[in-house]
Amino acid sequence: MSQTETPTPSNFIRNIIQEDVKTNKRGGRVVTRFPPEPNGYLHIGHAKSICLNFGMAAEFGGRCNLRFDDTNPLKEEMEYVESIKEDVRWLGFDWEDREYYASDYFGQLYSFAVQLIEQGHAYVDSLSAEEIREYRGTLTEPGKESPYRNRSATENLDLFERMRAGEFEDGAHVLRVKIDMTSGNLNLRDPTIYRIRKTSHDRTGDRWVIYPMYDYTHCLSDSLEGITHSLCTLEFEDHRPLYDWVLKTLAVYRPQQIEFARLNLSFTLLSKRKLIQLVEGGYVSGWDDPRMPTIQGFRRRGFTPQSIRTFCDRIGVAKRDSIVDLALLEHCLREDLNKSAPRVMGVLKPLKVVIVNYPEEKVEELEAINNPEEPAAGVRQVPFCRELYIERNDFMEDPPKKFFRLAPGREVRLRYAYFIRCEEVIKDADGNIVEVRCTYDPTTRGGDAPDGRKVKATLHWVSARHAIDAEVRLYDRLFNHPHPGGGKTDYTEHINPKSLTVLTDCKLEPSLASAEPESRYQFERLGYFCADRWDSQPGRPAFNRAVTLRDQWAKIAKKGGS
RNA sequence: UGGGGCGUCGUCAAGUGGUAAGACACAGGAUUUUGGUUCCUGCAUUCGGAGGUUCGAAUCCUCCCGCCCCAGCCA
Repeated sequence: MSQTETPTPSNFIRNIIQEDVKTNKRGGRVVTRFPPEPNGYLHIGHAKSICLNFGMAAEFGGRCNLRFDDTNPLKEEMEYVESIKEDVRWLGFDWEDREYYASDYFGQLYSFAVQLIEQGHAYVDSLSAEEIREYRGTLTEPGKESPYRNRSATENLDLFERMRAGEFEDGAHVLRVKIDMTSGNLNLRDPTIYRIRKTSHDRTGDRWVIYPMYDYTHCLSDSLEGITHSLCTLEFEDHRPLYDWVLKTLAVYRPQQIEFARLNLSFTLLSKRKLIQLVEGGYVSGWDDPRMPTIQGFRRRGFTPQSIRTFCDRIGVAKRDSIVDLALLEHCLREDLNKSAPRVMGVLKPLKVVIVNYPEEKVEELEAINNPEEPAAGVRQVPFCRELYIERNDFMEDPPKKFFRLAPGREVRLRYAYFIRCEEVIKDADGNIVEVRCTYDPTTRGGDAPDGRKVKATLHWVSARHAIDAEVRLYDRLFNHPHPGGGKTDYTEHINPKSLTVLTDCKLEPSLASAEPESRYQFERLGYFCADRWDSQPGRPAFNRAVTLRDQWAKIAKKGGS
């Protein structure tokens, strides 16, 4: 898994862990965890966390647990547990037998709560949710203590036990921890740690009607699992004092929480809420739409696990808010696929070419290299005959200066085949070009002229008689603004209306008839394409464009054109 | 007016008192049967700003400015 290209820069978390290992802190162990809440699909931001947590563990010979943070039965579903596991595995990580659930700790968590009550550190509050909010104060004003704050331990124990027994309705009481209602950190103003929710839980069924909350559950789960470094995102920085307080008060093992900045990507939205809106609003076809920044979306689009891992290594880990350029992700994909993807020829927007001096019935098998970056990939035979298809935009009747593809009177090379010269342009009644007639030079078979003459362009092509038909989906970025929803604009106004173009009339070389779902190819001169995971069938493939090749001509054309 | 963070190239990001790594992007050039790949070259006298300490500061001190997060019985 170690690609050597670029040495990955160090980061503050690695430095901390390195130092801890060196000084034998916590026995020199390294145990991390990836703790998703099973209430949605994983996206590229989660991939950053996954790579970090599993990566640090692997680097220091430690372990990384997969732990589902399933403390809110109202929002969580098993469907998500399965997709999360699939995604983490697909990314290339293995949690072995360490698949944990916060709900597995409910019994222990309850005992710890009883202990807190007995110590006088927790109390049952009977204020309503709204009252609790009022008592909490504001950002600039201190809160005030609940009238129930000084109930006796005995009374609290009794009430808490009855909460658990189901004697009260949702919202009647909560269990809070007694810290400081005047703290400048609102998380310390007697945070709630248990609430009543008469809802059955996917894993614990109806065993519980009270459920522990994040701040209380997460730190204790980390402690129970012997986590050494609990890595989370910046918004939890304010929660760290509470994390530490709970563990210290209970006198249990204390992991170290370290916060890092979450990933933001240009031209992309990564908030769970907005992603849901894109799906529910019908802007995309689902969570695995190839335009979605979900792991499922990238997978379907044709991204490799390796490219995503490389990306996560290169973006680094730091504490400052930042927006990574989408171009970097695309670069990582190209870099990976350039090395590994077999080359094939496919014509997306066909223009018929007739080689007038080529025999009607003749068919030749021409040798083509499968991957110039990987000699071991070998060669294949591609059929050639009198009628071919080339890309519509590889021909121009009246070409601008820097266009050096096919044009009237001009000679170009057909890749691995022959030099051809355009002799005539055939148009329909409306003046549309429907066919180009060319002559070929038989001495240029394979693509080189014995007389040494050069040609400025090499075109991809496909034999009309042998081509297979295919659907190809051209994907572009979902948003046409680097910061969708930035400023006062609603993000839906930044949706790129041209993010998907479906081409149904594509002609591909025959070898592609047997393309396996999820197999990736470079369509020469066009980009990297992936046989759709669900829609592609033998003999009738459907390809998704993962990313285009870098395109000098596109830049030149853009400059000149506008 | 509270608490917690963060400000180094267009975008990420190393750097932790010894004189600004690297990547992407961008711009040139070379090679090329993919206008792909590869290969060269260029791209922060300067680290949010102003003072100060020091032989020496992005790194230490002071003040100022800007940005992000926090008032769920969500995570």
